[in-house]
Amino acid sequence: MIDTRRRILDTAERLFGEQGYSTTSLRQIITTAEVNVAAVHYHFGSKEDLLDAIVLRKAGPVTAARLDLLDRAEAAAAPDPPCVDLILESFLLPTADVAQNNPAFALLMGRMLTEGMMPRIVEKHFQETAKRYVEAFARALPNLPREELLWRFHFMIGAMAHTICGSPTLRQIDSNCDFPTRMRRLVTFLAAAFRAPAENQPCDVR
Amino acid sequence: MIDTRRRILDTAERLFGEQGYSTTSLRQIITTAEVNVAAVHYHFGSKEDLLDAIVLRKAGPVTAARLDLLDRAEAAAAPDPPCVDLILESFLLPTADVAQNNPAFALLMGRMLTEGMMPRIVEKHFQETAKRYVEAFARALPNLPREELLWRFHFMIGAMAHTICGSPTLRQIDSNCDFPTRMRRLVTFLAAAFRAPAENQPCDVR
DNA sequence: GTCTATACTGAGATAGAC
DNA sequence: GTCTATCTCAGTATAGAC
Repeated sequence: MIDTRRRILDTAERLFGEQGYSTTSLRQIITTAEVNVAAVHYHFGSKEDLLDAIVLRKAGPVTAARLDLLDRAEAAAAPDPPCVDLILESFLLPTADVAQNNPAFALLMGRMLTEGMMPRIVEKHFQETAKRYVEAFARALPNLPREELLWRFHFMIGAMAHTICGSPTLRQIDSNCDFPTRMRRLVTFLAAAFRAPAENQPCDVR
Repeated sequence: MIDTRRRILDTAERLFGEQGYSTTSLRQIITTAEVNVAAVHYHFGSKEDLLDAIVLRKAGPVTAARLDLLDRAEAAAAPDPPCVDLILESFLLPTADVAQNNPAFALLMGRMLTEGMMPRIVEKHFQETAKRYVEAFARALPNLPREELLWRFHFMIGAMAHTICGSPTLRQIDSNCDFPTRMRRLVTFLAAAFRAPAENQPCDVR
């Protein structure tokens, strides 16, 4: 079949998201997708490279959407830097969009950001964007020491990843679990956090 | 040998932390610990139950330290509730202690909080403590809607877990990577975040 | 260029001898 | 309690059919 490759990608994306990467076997994928065992190795090389291809297919649009929103925010605020709320929105909302339309993949992406197992892939796809955002935050928060800013960026990634994943700590939360709403809550939360003065540091208003 | 069980526990704790849970095979553990393959199944039942036992051994003291610090903070502030900074410290510092003394186990714990694979274990050991803390935060932030509070608690867990894990996003951060310092930065960050007014909500001063 | 069949190694798990 | 042998299933590699 001509669409073997795509069928493997679609099936694996769904199963990885639903069950996790290590829990899902290639044999389950190829059975569900109705292809042969060797097909996945022919098309992708290995299980890890299959995951890589899945991420690649979706990460591109997300990154593009992020940078586009960031560009607009910067253009609108010029010559001043945009405020942290807008920077945060441009970073978080594209993720919420993908998550809303494709919950299984959202789970997978959230896990990848935290599962220490595949830093190679994460690094490849997110490191450049991360640098661009660190610069944007630095301009919006000029009084914040560089090191403090990098840590805060790191805290943000953790909160975002965990929010995408769902998780057991919030079984009690009954309503409003759609991703855009979550992300709006997260923006409010993180904006205040980023604006907090560093310890023994003057307050910073943007 | 009488200490077979302990040798398995120690070895597995170290290897799981260093390499991750799924990456580490039982065979590697039993080779390193110099015990037989079947010993782990005899003493623990399965690989997952072994992980469970490892967590159990360390989670108890951490939980105890947390609740002790929280009790003290509440007693000192009575009849008022303690401020969010102190609540956050009581939650985060015991984790930093363990992480500082046993980095490998810290990695493991951080991963467990995020790897969707073992929610059963996480839930068992952390759910009760979580409820206690949600109540403490609720008293410190009486104007915050319940649902918003639960989400913020969730964001906090994500930031904490990711901070314990290390991660690729902060290769650039060169100094001050010890856990207590990280956690103090995190307390500042999260305190401001928790105190942020909910959207269309009056500000809240504690 | 694609796909199939099949074999290889190593994983976790289990039954039963001692 | 401990160890050996063995089972099933995982990911991977390759030879060859179409």
